[in-house]
Parts: sequence; structure tokens; C-alpha cells
Amino acid sequence: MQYETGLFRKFLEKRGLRVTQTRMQIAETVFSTHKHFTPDELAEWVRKKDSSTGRMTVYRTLGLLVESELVEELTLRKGQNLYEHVVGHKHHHHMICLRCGRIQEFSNEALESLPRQVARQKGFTATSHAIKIHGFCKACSPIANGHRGGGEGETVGVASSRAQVGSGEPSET
Amino acid sequence: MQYETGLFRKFLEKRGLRVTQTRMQIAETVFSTHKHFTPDELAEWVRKKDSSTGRMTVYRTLGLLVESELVEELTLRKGQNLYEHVVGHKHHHHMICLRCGRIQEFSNEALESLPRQVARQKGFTATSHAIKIHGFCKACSPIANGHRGGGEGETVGVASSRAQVGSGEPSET
DNA sequence: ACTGGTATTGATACTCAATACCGGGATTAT
DNA sequence: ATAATCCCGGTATTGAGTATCAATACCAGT
Repeated sequence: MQYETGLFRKFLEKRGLRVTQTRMQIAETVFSTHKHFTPDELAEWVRKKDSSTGRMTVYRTLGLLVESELVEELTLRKGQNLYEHVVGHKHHHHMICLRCGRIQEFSNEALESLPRQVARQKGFTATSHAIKIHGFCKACSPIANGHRGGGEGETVGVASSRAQVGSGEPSET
Repeated sequence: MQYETGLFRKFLEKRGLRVTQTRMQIAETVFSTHKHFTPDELAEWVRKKDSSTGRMTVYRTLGLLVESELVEELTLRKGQNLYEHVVGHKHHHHMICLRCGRIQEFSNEALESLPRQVARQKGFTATSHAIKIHGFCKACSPIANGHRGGGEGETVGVASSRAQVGSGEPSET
């Protein structure tokens, strides 16, 4: 984590931005967890250390972290963005369970190179890519299959309840 | 298009929902274009035929169209969802230009099967997947490369202006 | 140290997509 | 016809994200 904050410091300096305590504290908080989080969750965590930190500053610093490419923005849900810190991680993608809402990560060699190749064939220079798989996780698959009888137009009644997956403090890996 | 609206009608009947003129008119409008659209854009198009149609109904019918799997919801942008009708199309994915905002489609055989396989290996039953590639389109690549000098921390100043890509009537393919 | 200028911060107000609610109207079954 | 639903559309509400702006913190040069 020392390492990640160091990178962020370097990024700020290179951009001629000030390395303030508030910014570093937000960055530390981000790097102290490997969970996905919303801006407001992050704000809450930060405020446990320094209750005076404003929501705006969290949003702004999060923007800087994304620009520095130390943090990635995930558009997995509808009305809300999730973020995750990506330094020191293997690049990965996400599977979202339609029933319990759990988000699971996975990575695969071929899935890293292929999209870029395909893009290049079309004259498109890829800088990043994201793969999102919807379906049913291990635990929910049997249940979901039980409900779905044959397979005609029966794609109903799923995807409503959302599981609550952790919400307290940020946790180490 | 006759075909697609027929499928929607069947879906409604199977669900015990009424096949109302309003719903069919919204569906027709959706199937009359292959563009991406926001719910409000759709509402505007629909109101050109029947100015009394309410925004709420458009949202609701759009929800039904998604459930029937005739229309897909894309979470490409932040604050706003895009939709596109997918029946009779080859399944495809999207490349989003960071400079001009243009959205380009592509498809690839391997990219269809691979994600599902990988998911299955993890005990996850995939029902759908989406691949999103960010980068620079053919037109913007040279410009972007020109701006980006070497390649250290220089990932700045990009991704701000958004191109306006069509806005009038829905158009045939 | 002091001063002037700039960047940063955080409270408040605002925007806008999406949702909830509710009363009136249409459609079907009895 | 009448009752019971379902459907529709207007309005109000929610909530994430953004803009504004005055106050504050920081820095460089004197």
C-alpha cells in the first residue's frame, strides 16, 4: 500500500498538483481495501479518520485516482458507479449474479489479448477493455434452474432481490 | 419489423399482459431503428406518432422489452442508459472512443464462446455477456497519438468533449 | 517572518435520469 | 350492465453526480 500511495504522490507531482493530506488520506483508504465501493461508501470510510472531509473532495480525488490509472471505474450497476483499485492486481473482469447480486472476479489470458486484436483490425486503438458476464453464480444456479421450467419465453421473475455483501469497514484483501 | 413486434405480442400474451396500442406503438418505434437510444429519446420519437404517450409508459414498456430479451440495456455511459434492439442482429459488442464519444460495434466468434466457457469453469452459469472497449477510433487515433508525447504519466487532457451523433428521427438500419 | 497569488476544500444548491405514487380511464369477465 | 383488473399518464420524489463559490491552506519570493 505504501507502494500505491507512492505512485499516486508521483502522479500528483508530475501534474503539478499539491500533495495534500486530504488527498493522501483518501488514496490510502482506497488502497487499504480490495473491495468494490461507491463514492459515498468511500466518503464514509474516509470520514472515520477525518470527519471533516467533504463529499466533493472524495469525488474529485477519486477522479484523479482514475486518471492516474491506479483506480478503475466499473459501470456494473445502473444508477451508481463502482470503483476498485487495480494496482498490484492481475487484470480481471466481472461476473454478476442476477439472483443474489454478488460480483465475482475472473481472469483469462486469451480474453486479455483478443479484444485488443479485434479492435486493431477495425482501426481502433484500444486503451482498455472490460468484460461483464451476467448469469447465476455457483450457489444460485441450481435454484435458478429449478425455477425455469422449459425454455420458451420463461425469462421472468428473476433479478429483483439484491444481496447485501458487506458494508462496514474496508478490509484487507 | 413485423416479425419483431409479433414476438413482443407473443411475449405479452404469454405473460397475461394486455396487448395495447400504446405498447405496440412503443415496440414498433424501437424496432424501427437500429440506433442506440435513451428512454427519453424514445419517448420523443413515440410522441411524434401519438403525442399523448407518457414518459412513464415508455419506461415501463422498455422494461418489458428488456425482459422479453428483444431489447438490450447497455451501460456504456455514466448517468444514462442506452438501449438497442437486438433481434435479427448478430450479437455484437461496443468500442467507445474516448475523444469523440462515438460508439462502434464489432463482433467476433471467439469472443462469443470464450467468456461463457471461462464462466462455466468457475461454476457460473452465464446468460449473457458484454464487452466494452475504450480507446480511440480510426479518426481520432492519430490526433490522440500526436498529443500523447512519450508514454509516462501522460494520460491527461483526453476524454472531455463528447460528439453529438445524430438526434432527429429514428432511421432504418 | 510577511505578503500576494494560486490551489484546494467543503457547504450548499442544482441537474437530471429514474422511480414511486395515485387517481382516472379502458378492457375483460361475470 | 357491473365489478374487478389492468393500464396509463401526470406529478412528486429520490438520489447520484456536478457546479458554484467563499473560506482556507499552501507556496514562492521578498
